[in-house]
Amino acid sequence: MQDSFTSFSLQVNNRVYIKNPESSALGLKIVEASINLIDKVGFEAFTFRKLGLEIHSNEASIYRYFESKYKLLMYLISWYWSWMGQRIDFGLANILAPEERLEKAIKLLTEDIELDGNFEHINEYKLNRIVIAEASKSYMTKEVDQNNEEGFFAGYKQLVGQMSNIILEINSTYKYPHMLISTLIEGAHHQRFFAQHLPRLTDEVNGEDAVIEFSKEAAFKAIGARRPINK
Amino acid sequence: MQDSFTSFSLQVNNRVYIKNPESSALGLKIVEASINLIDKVGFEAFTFRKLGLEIHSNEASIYRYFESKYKLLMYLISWYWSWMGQRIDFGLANILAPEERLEKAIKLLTEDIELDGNFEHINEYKLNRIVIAEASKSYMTKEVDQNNEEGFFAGYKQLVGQMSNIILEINSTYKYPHMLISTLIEGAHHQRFFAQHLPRLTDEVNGEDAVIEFSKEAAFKAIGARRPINK
DNA sequence: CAAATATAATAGCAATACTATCATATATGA
DNA sequence: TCATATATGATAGTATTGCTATTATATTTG
Repeated sequence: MQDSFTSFSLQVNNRVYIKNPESSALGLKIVEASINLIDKVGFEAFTFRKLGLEIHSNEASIYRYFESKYKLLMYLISWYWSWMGQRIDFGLANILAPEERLEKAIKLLTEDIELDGNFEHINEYKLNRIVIAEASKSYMTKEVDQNNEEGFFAGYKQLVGQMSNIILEINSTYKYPHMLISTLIEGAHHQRFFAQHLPRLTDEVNGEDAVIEFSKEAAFKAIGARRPINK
Repeated sequence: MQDSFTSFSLQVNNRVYIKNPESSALGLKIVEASINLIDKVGFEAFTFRKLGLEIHSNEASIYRYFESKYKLLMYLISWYWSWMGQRIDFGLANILAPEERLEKAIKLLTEDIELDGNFEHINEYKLNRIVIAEASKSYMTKEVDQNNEEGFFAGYKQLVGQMSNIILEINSTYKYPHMLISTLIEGAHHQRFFAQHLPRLTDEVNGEDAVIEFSKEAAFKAIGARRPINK
């Protein structure tokens, strides 16, 4: 059986699903509708039964693709980080200076997300909201260690590793490159959420995207480097 | 009826509970045992039925104190931030220079937590682990806005506000004081979790507590201030 | 066209998140 | 001290959740 039903396809650890959802029309519908439904009702209220109703299919059929709703969430989040990794790879192509690479990558990681037309069944705008609101629920569990062994977080760890390497190119003596990056990525997500719901935990600045600016500035100052000149 | 059964008592928004757990022996036992149980099995697997068994009491009795396990979690987290606020107030008493105040406060906010003998029914060490692992579940919900209106996050917001003020004392032109503080607090929590479970997302440095050092350094560099000289 | 495979329909089960009812302690204050 | 209020306990019940099992019907493929 072919594993690819879509034209463009991203790498997702095959242990998060039972049957690859990209291998069938039903699978694609499951993914597409799950994004809509989780975004709409939140992960706690999301159930396979409701999802089945939504796509005029069957709870039992969905279980043939994903062992549980947690695994489906893992799938979505892994897909997101794989997509983001690719986005950064493309975005950094042809940029050589590590300072510029870092600045551009931070922008890509912390900016508001827009639709990417390459994946018809995935709404990256909504998926970003899901990652912001639900990602910590995918690893803040009693099963982290097991899930980690199975490689569920490989994409995210790889991305953090790549970013750290850029930082070390700029300042090879900086002691906390992974901390800095993971703090800024998760931090930016939280700040987006706070801006919507708990504004006293964040700051708004006229005429700029404060989340991006804060992240860039904090990163360059932390590693003691000068930001590239704006073209 | 007296609302205070304990000698020392911290302010927790009275809308998170139905009946104040500090007002009775059963209430105190509920709080104490819930910390142990959530820490042990995780919040998802935690139920009032199991808690009832644990304390040889009754599910229905627990519901007379807390509307749901989410409200109980809110209670624990609010208590934690109220406790932390007080810890910082004490810790900063007699320190005048804002740079020293900031440095000390960041240490208190990001260091590993030890038992505080003042509250017999609360194990702050375990509670800290719960806050690290479960706090985002208390606000990353579809009910945030409503909960926020009811004042459930007041303690945390107040703490972030106080810290921001210290930052502004040091550098009144810094644009992102709230962002910086909330990012560092949540970031430090995540880093503690990563160190245990996803070490590739963090950094370890011999001979120092890297979470504290990273946080202090990042804060002072971000606001463009020099760290106070070590005594 | 037969055989394999995927999906749908339905049912069922144990656990969860409550609510309700009634009985029995325990505390309080007149 | 006795009546009354209040707190707790015991038990049961309901709707929903998170699954699994079974059997029937499409659909694909060789």
